[in-house]
Amino acid sequence: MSVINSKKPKASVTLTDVAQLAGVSLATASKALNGRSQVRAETRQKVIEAAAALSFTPNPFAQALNASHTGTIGMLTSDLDNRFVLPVLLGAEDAFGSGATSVLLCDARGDAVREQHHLNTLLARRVDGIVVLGRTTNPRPSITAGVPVPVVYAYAPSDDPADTSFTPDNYTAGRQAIEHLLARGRRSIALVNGEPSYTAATDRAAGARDAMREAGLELTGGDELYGQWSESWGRQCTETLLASGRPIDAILAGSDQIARGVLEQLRETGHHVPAEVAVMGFDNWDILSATARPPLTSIDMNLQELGRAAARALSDAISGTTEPGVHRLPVRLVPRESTASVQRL
Amino acid sequence: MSVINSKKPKASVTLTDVAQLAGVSLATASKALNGRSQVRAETRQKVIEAAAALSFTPNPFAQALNASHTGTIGMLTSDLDNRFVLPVLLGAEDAFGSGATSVLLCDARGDAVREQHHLNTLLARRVDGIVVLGRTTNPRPSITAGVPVPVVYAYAPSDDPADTSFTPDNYTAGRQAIEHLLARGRRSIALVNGEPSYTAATDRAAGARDAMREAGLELTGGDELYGQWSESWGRQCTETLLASGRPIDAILAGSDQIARGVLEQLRETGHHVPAEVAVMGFDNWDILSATARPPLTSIDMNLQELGRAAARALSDAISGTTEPGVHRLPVRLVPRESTASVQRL
DNA sequence: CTGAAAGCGCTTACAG
DNA sequence: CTGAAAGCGCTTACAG
Repeated sequence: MSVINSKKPKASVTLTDVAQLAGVSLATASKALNGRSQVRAETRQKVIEAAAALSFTPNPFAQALNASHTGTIGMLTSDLDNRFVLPVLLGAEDAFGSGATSVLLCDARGDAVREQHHLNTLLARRVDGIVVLGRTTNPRPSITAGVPVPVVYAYAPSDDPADTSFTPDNYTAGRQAIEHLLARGRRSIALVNGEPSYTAATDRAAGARDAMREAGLELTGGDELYGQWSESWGRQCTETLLASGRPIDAILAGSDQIARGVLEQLRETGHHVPAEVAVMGFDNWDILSATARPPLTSIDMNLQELGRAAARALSDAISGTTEPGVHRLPVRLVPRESTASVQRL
Repeated sequence: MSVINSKKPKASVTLTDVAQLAGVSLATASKALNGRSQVRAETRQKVIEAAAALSFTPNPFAQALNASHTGTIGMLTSDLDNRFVLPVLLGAEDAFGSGATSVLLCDARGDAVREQHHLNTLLARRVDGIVVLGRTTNPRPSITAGVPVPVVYAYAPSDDPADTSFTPDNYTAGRQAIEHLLARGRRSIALVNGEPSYTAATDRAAGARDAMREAGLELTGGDELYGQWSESWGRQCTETLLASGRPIDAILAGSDQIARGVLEQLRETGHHVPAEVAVMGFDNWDILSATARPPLTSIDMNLQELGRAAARALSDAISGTTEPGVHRLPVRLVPRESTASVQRL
């Protein structure tokens, strides 16, 4: 039985200790551990063993004092309490965390003053770069001016086209949704959209409208059926559409949440999905889409991949190569039962 | 029109620059800025002004080299992609971020190897302390042994009672739920619970059972109606309960998600909520509870406050005072229409 | 009250 | 290939 404190982590071991144990100078120990070429193989081996024996961990602060970078980046979020932010954050953390970069997290809670404060903190900590994570896909103010390190914007693009931004391709998402419904044989399609102040809503509407036009069709009810991002708006608008008496064989909802309302209203008024009306949403928020009745076809915004792409771009920018502009990342259709092909009766 | 690069953030300004501009020595400049007492007021003022004029920011790495702590803590999450983790993280970030402490974020993605790797990274970066954030309220393995800095566990308590842990008080949550229903005049109450492998489920069941017994009652169907954390389980179990023919005037669901299924089943079988059957859930996940039909009474687990408490405890531990043990934090009942008082017909 | 000097733990020209 | 020395930017006894 060994005592728990067999290795006392008291005063941390220093490179000097390693050099001493290996019987070389401080300088040589440093070179050996850092893979410098001017070290004999045996010497290097001795040093490495000594370091291992002492569980040596170089003091990152001493290292940073000599290095041009710190192996640290800042993640500046506008609103952590937002379900769209989480996957992006996760993707970015994953991309950085698997390398040698650590992530400093700051949440501004939607407050510009706090954002500025956190920005200063990050800069004071000498981060190598910053990911700015917005809460919607609407363009947001650039913070790049005056910041001495690379900045990449994720989810919400910067309003300055000279910045590097990553955002989901909502326009194409709208197109893809319509193309999917058309491929399933639907022709009378309504778009029950979310709030018009969101570019996510307007971009998707534009894509949907264009895809319909190319097929020589128009959206039933037009492309201006804006409301709230809520189930109740989905129910209400569906009710109105049905009452209008116009034929409808598909409803594209602006979000999964709206789609849930659409589905409920259809079920409660005796309309079968998908036989009579196909329904689909956006976001592929599985808690809503996968458990809907029937399970809901949706467009996944690939947010985790977006976070990863932003992280990679920041890494590239830190090492010198940037591709400025707004990068609209591909989305992915996830077909489920709510738009399944059926033998029309 | 001023040029954008009016202040070039090239080589960062150093304390030596400040001292020079103020016309004092390096040592004096340091003391003046750090509020040391042995500095004449005028001198201090001069230095402060010089620092401001140059926008001086002390290099934290040089500071850390002399200090015993780094103003940095590690947040080690098991699974960022978890809706329960987010509020805890947010609360903790808020508590630290408003002070002088920065948060280093690491996500283990449910992998023990990755967790160990990240732990080493955090230690190598000389964090002053660590918050371990679990994905369920089930006890998790302690990592405290061998870690030279304080560790606090949030959401998932450590399995070592000598550690300091914060977790929601699920037992009391169960009691409170029942007491609320009893106060609303309900007597025949069923508990449609989640998965029995979760202490969140079993603890709530224990609290509910005890509260019923104290009122001389038993849960309809017993306290073992375990299933999945899903809407479909809520529907299915409700169907069974109704079919059993036993009188039921309230259903307590193990989560809001289950409660949604319960509500749907009741509505579709023509049972009025709350007039005929009251329904409530746990978690107060607003996307589910507030938008339910009718809006769902639920127990909020106060996760954000839990995160804050954990952060405070870690700060205290870093400055020397700890209160070991599992701290079960209070929860909060949020009454909505689904358990409203009604004139029983 | 002020400043010269040593030191925190490392890296990197520069000699040898 | 190896090591003595200077330096990264700060802080802190220690003299004055």
